[in-house]
Amino acid sequence: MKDVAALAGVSLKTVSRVVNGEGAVAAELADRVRRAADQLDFKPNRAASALRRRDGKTRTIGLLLEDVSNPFSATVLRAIEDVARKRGVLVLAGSLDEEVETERALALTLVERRVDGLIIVPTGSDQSYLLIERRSGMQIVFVDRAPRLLDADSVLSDNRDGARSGCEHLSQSGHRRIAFLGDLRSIATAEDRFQGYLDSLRSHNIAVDERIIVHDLRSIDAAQLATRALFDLDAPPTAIFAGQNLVTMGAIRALRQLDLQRRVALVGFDDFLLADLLEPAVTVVAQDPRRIGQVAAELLFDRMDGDSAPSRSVVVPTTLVVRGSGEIPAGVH
Amino acid sequence: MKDVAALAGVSLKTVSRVVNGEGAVAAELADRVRRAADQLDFKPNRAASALRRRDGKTRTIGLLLEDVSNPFSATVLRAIEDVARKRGVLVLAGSLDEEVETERALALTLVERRVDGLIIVPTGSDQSYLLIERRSGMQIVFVDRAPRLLDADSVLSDNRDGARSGCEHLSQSGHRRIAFLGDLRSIATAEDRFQGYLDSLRSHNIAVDERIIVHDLRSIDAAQLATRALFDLDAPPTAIFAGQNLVTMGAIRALRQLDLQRRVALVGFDDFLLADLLEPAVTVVAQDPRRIGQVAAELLFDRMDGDSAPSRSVVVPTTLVVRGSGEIPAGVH
DNA sequence: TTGAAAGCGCTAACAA
DNA sequence: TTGTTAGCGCTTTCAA
Repeated sequence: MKDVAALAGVSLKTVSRVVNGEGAVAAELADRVRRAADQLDFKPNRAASALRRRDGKTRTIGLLLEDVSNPFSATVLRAIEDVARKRGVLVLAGSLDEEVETERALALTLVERRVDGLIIVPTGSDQSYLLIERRSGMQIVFVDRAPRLLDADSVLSDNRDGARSGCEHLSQSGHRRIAFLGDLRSIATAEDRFQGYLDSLRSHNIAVDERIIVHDLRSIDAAQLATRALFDLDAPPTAIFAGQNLVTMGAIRALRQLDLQRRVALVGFDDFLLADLLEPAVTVVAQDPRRIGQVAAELLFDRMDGDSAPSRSVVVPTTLVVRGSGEIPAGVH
Repeated sequence: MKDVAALAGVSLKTVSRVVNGEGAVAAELADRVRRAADQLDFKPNRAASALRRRDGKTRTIGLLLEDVSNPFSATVLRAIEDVARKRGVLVLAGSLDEEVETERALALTLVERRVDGLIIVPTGSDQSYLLIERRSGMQIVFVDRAPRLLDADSVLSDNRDGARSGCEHLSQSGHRRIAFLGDLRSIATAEDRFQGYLDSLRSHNIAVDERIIVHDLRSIDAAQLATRALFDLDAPPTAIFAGQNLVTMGAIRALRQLDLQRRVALVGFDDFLLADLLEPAVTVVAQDPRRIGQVAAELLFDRMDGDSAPSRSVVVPTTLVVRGSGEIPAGVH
C-alpha cells in the first residue's frame, strides 16, 4: 500500500480510502490510485486491516464437526458456508473424529486466529473450557448436541421423538419384538435415540429385553456382526430399529446375508443416498442437516450482530420417510 | 501481551519468547510469565504474529472445490485436512458449484487473506488470473482438472484410461452397442472420459452412434430421462457406460423403471456408497479421492518448503470394481 | 478533501 | 539472559 501511495503520489491514507471505498476522495486522485494499484498488482492485506480496525473482525468463522467427509457433517458445512458467503465470511472447518482432546485443541487454535464466531458439534462432555471466550464476547453455537457446563445456543435434531416415531411405526405393523442397535452411548444423540426407543416400548407395554439391545456400534462391520448375532437367539427380533446411518447399513448387510431382508422390518435413523434404490427400499427417520446448518449459521450471525437474548435451543424436526423396509408386517416368519 | 508483560514485571519481548518457546529465558521468569498469561486468559494473536514475522506465514491454506457436500469433494477435503493438520495448518474451503466467476472471486479473497498455498479444483477454462500470484511465489496445486493458461502442479485421476477400461470390460461381455451418458462436456474430466469411451469403441472397430451418446447431464433426473429415451430407439443399447456418479444413479433408476436392470449391463465412473448393496450391485471405475487429496496436499507442502522443480502432473490410477451390473452379457434380450 | 502521526499485537535486530 | 527500538500493513485520530 505504501508503494501504491508512492507511485500515485498521494498519502497512505488516501490509498486506504480508495481501497475501502470511503468516498471523500476526488475522482481524479482515486483514479490515479487505482491505476497505481493495478500496476503493482496490489492486494490489500485483510489481516493487517483487521488488526488495526475498530471492530477487529476477521470475517472468518470456525466450524468443528465430526468429520467433513461424512454426509451429515458435509451437508451442515455446506449450508453454513452458504449463509456465511452471503456476508463475505469464510469458514475454517475442522474434523474431530469424536476425539475430546482434538475438540479443545482446535477450538483454541480457532480462538487464536480470532475467528468472529464458532459453530461446534461437540465431542466432549464438558465445554467449560470456552467459558472465558464466551465471557469475552465470542459467540458460539452448538449443533447436533447440546453444550455441557456452558451456556450457549444450540440447534438440535429431535432425536428422541424422531426415534420414538420410528419405533412407533414398527409397532403399528404389529411388531412387539423390536431390536435396538445404536452408536456409542456416550454420544448424547445416541442416548436420546435410545430413550425414544424406550418411550415407544413403554407406550405399548412391551418389556425391555437387553438381549436385543446393542450399543456402541461404531462401524458398518460392527453393526453387521451384531445384527447377525441377534438371529442366533432363541427368540430373534421381528424388527430392527437402527440408531444411526452406518448401523443401518450394517444391519442391511446382515439381513441380506441371512436372506431376511423381506421378512424382518427395518427402520433407520438418518437418511442416506440411495436408500430408495435398495430392495426393499429403506424406511428412515430423516434429519434435515441442511436446515440445521442454515439455522445454526443464522443464529450465529444474529448473535454477532448484537442479539443478546437468553440462550436459545432450536429443535429441527425429523421426518419419517416410508419406503418399504419399515412396513414389513410382524408374523411373516 | 502487553498486559501480561506488565503483570509479570518483564518486557514484552520476554513474554514473546516464552509464548513461542524460544528458550533463552530463565526458568523463574518464564514461570512468572506463564502464570500472568493464565491469569489474564492471554491468547496470542496469530494474525499479528504472522504480520510481523519474517516468513509471514498464516499457517492456512485455501481449497476451492466443486461442492464440499458432494462425496468426492468431501473426501478430498478430508484428506487435505489430515495432511495439513499434521503441520498445524488450517484449511479455508469454498464451494464453487461450477461457477467460473465464483472461482475467480474466491481465489482472490483467499489471496487477500494471505493463505500460504492454494489447492483448486478449477471450474473455469482460464486460470491466468493467478499468474501474478504464481510469479510472486504463491504455490498452487490443481486437483481433478488441469489448469489452463497457467503453469502449475496438478493431481488428476486417470479419467481417459479409466473410462476406456470400463468400456473394455463391457465389450468383453460381448457388448457392441454401448451407450455413453456423460456430464457437462465443457468439464475436462467429462470430455476425457468420453474420449476413453471412444478409444474403446475404436479398438473394437465399433462405429460411433450419436443416438446412444448423451452429454451434459447434470442431475439424477436428467440422466434418468435420457436413459429412458435410449430404450425408445429402434436399436436400443445392450450396455451403458455412465460417466459420472449422479448419471449412474439416474441410469439405475431408469433401468429399474423399465425392469431392465438384469438385462442391460451398466458400468459407472466413480464409486459411491452402497453401490455394492444394490441389485444387481453396480460395477464401477473407482477413483481414489482420498489419495488424490493426500497427494495434492503433500505436493503443495513440498512446494511451500522450497521444492522448485518444474511443474509436475501426478496421475492417480483408477480401479475397476466388478460387482455384477457390468457383467451382464450381451444377448439376453 | 487530504495528510501526518500514532498505534493495533506482535517479532526482528540489535544492544545491554 | 533480558530489554529496547523499530516496524509488519493497515486504520484511526486529528489537524491542515
